Amino acid sequence: MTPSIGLVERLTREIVQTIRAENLQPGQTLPSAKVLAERFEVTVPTVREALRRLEATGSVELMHGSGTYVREAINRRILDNPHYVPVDLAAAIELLDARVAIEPGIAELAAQIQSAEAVASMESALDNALQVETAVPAGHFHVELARASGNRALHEMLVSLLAIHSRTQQAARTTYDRLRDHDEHADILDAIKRGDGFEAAHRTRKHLEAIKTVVLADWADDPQTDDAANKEAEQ
Amino acid sequence: MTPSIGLVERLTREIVQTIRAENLQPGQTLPSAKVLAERFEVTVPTVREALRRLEATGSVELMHGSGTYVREAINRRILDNPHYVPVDLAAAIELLDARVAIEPGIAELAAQIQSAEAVASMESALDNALQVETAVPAGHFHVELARASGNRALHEMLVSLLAIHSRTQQAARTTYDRLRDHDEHADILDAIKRGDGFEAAHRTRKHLEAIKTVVLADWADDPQTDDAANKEAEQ
DNA sequence: CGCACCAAAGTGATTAGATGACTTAAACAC
DNA sequence: GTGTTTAAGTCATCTAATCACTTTGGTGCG
Repeated sequence: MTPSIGLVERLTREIVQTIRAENLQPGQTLPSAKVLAERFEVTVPTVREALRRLEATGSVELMHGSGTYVREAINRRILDNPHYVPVDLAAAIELLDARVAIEPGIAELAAQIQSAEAVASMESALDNALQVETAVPAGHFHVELARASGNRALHEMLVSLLAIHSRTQQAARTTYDRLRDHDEHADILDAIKRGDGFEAAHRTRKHLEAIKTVVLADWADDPQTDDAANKEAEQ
Repeated sequence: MTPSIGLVERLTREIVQTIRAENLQPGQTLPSAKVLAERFEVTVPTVREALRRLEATGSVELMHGSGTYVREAINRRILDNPHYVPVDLAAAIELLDARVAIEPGIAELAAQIQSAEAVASMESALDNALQVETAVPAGHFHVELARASGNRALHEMLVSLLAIHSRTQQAARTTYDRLRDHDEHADILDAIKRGDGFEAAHRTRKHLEAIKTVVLADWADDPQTDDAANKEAEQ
C-alpha cells in the first residue's frame, strides 16, 4: 500500500514511533546513531538523514559530542517554518492582522475555561515582562493566554506566529510602551478572571490593534530599506 | 557572531538563499547534489543532510533518479508537523475547536476584502465539492475562504489544520451530509458577496459547530478503539 | 581530603569513494 | 512515425575512515 516511499522517510517514522513507544520525554537522549543504525538495519548516514529531518521540525536536536536529544516540538502539530526568510514590513503587519483575527477568540475561550494554574501563569508572565527583557518564547503573556485557552492547536499557532515575528526586523524596532503593554495585559487578564469572555475578547482586539498602529507609525517615521520587500510583494 | 552553528545548518540557509536569489519557483529543479557539493565546498552527504532538512518542511522534494524540486512550502510561514503521530478523537475535536475560534474571523475578513477572483475560487470550490471526492488540499472551500481573507498567515494556518485533520482517523469517518455541506458553504459565500462580514462570520461559526456535533454523534454511535487515545489524554 | 588537570571513551561531524536503482531523453531500429 | 533500446544523469544507500566535541573518571598535586 506504501509502495515507493523512501527508506529515509520510513526510518524517520520508525524513530518517531520508537520515541513514543518508549515514552521518551523532551530532554532525554536518543540512542546513538550507530545503535539506531544497527537496530533498524541501515547505515549511519541513513540514520543521520532521518535525524536531520526530525531536527528541522524541532522534534530532536543533535548536539555535537553529546548526543541526540528529544525536543518539545515532537508533540506540536503546528510549526513555524525554520527555513523561512523573513523580509518586509508588510509581512510583519500581516502577522499582526492574523493575531487580531485569532487572539480575541482565544481570550474568549480562556475566559470560559478559567483554569487556576493558567491564570497564575498569566500573572507570572505579567510580572516577568516588567523586569526581564523576555524574548518571544515561554513566559510571554500572549503565549500563556493562548495556553489558557485549553486548546493546544491554538496555542501552537500563536507560538508559531510569535516565533516568525521575532525573526522580523520590525520585532526589535517596535517600541510599544512597556508600561502600557503591561496595563493592557492586566486589563485583559482582569476580564478573564471575571469570566467575561466578551470583554476579554474586545480588550485583546483593541490591544493588538494599538500595537499595530504603533508599528505602522514607527514605519512612517523611519521607513526601512525595503529592497527585498518589493520582490516579495509583487508575487 | 554565529560561533558554533553546525555546517549543515549554515549550508541549509545558503541553499535557501540561493533558491531565493535565483528566483527558483516551485516545480523547478535544484542543481544536483554533486554540483551543490562542489559549489559550497562540502561533500555530497553533507548536502544531502541539508536537503533532508528542507524536505522535512516541504520546501523541497527529492525525487529518485529525477532531481530535487522546489516545493510550495518554501514560501510558507506556518506548517503542519509532518512527523506528528495523530491519535485520538479528542485531538480531532481540538482541531475543530481551533477552527471555530479562527474561521469566523477569517470569513469576516474575506467579506471586507471582496476580491473578485477569490470569490470565483470559492464558487469553483463549491462546485467541485459536489462532484469530485476532493481531499483536503487546494480547491477545498474552507481553504479558498482563508485565501480570500488576503492574509497568508491565516491561510497557511487553516491549510495546516486541515492537513493534520486529514491524517486523523475521524477524518474519513465523518459523514457530514454532502448537500448540507454545500448549502451551508453557499450561504457563507452569499454573505461574503454581500459584504456582510458579521453574517459571514456567524454562518461560518454555526457551520463548524454543526460539523463538530456530527463528529461527536458519530463517535457516540460507534466509539473507536482508543488504545493510544488514553495515553495522550492524560498528559 | 579536595581541587585541578588530563587522558580516554563515547558521540556526533564531515569526508571520501563506490555501487545500485530509478528517470529521462536521445538514439536507434522497425 | 512509432516503439524499443540504450546511455547519461540523478538520487539512494552503503562502507570505511578521520576529525571534533563532550563527558567522565582518574591521577596527581597541594
